[in-house]
Amino acid sequence: MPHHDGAPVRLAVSTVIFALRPDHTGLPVLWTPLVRRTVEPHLGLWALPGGWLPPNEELEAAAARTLRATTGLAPNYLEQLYTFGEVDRSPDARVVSVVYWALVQSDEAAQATAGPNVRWVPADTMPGLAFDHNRIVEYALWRLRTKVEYAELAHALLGATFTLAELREVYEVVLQRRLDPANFRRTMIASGRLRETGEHVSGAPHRPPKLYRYETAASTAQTREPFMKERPAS
Amino acid sequence: MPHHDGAPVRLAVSTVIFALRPDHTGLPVLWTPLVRRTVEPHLGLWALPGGWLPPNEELEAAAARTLRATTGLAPNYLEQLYTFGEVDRSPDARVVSVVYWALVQSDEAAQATAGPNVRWVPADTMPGLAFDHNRIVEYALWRLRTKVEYAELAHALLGATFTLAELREVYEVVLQRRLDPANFRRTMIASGRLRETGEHVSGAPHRPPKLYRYETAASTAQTREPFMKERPAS
DNA sequence: CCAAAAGTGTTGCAGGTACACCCATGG
DNA sequence: CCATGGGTGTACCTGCAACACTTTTGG
Repeated sequence: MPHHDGAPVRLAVSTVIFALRPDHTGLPVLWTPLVRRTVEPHLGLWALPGGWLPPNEELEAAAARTLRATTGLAPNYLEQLYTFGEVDRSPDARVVSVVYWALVQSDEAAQATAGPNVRWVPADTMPGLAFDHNRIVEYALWRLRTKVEYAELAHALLGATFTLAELREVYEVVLQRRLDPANFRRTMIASGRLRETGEHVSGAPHRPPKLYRYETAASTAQTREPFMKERPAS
Repeated sequence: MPHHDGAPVRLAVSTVIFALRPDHTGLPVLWTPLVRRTVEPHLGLWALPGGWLPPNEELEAAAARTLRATTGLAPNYLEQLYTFGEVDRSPDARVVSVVYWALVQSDEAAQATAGPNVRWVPADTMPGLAFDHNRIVEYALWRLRTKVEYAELAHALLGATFTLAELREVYEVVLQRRLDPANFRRTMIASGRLRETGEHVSGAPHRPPKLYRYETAASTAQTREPFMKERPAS
């Protein structure tokens, strides 16, 4: 049991970042960027992007800054996740970490910065991370999957326009189950939050789907998201 | 705009405590205890119970301790609410507050400690509080009302045994609407989480209701957040 | 023409709501 | 025996799962 009676509590900010990218089979899965630690403790291990909280910076601004420093991207979605403060979560000092979670657009994420000290990994095959960061990622995934407002999540992970199949794919990845395309379509249209752009996607070998965008009006904020059941395997 | 470049960030823990107590008309409403500030800043104003985080104390333990110091009660339910860290939320220093929310049993709360520096107020008629504490209480109320697991809330606010009418009363206060007694009964029984004690309440001027207790849930644990620990021992 | 994805129609079931009605007790 | 809350029965209504079906394109 470490004793930190003399030293003050130090405050850090970290961020779990999610983006939708295809895995080796071409199917989209959730990826998250990690950074390699260049100082002790846990030198050389992979960890969540983050840093000490500067006295004059807002918590969320600090999270957005570390996110940009890592991925070069601006978050479409940024929300406080939880504050982790176990006495022994860091070996040397007492460190309390305010953790945020962020979503970035998939098309931008495709050309995200990477380097020897930055690495994107699928969220479900996370390596051993520094500190309690594995637990933090677990919790972020749990929050992502139990989040009620899926519409907002999908919006943040996709670009401005998308097909209903792409939107459904987001739901399927996050919820980890197949959804019936027919019922999904009706549910989404009925929510009133989608608008047709009038355009279609061509070039694909089948019937060209319509493109949609999200309604910008924030007037439909109280609608509850439906609970969808599994589609039987074909 | 305050500048805190030299001074370190300080970390505090506060708690919003809810209990069910009758108001002046006898109807149960949510009450919350406040403490009067005895030091600057905001000397003399009412505020949430809390204090600085000691380097060797867990966050949740610190919340439980301040709760006990204020009300003399042990929390039935204690959960992290949010971390508030705006640069200018405290006039002098940069203070980041990890805020918890707690529920205490109504029958214990009825004989809770009070004094010149402790005051219980109905949660919907909160006076002007120190710092950003009014906003914090607002947020705690929102979380209480949008919480999915009402069963756990009701369990925490009531004692070990209760009638279905008492349980319904909790739901009505939290949800802020009347519920059909007949349907409420069926829904609760169907949930499988209630057990009859075999006892009845007598003395009331009508048909004596049955007493129930909550199932000691071992099978209903999967909805719980992954890493959440059991509530602290008093 | 064929394969496959886009998109439509329809039915049945589950869960919730409304409300009529019987039961038990103190005054 | 009456008023009132405890407790049961039941019909209706809404929303979604299931799945059959039609439409539209590229090859």
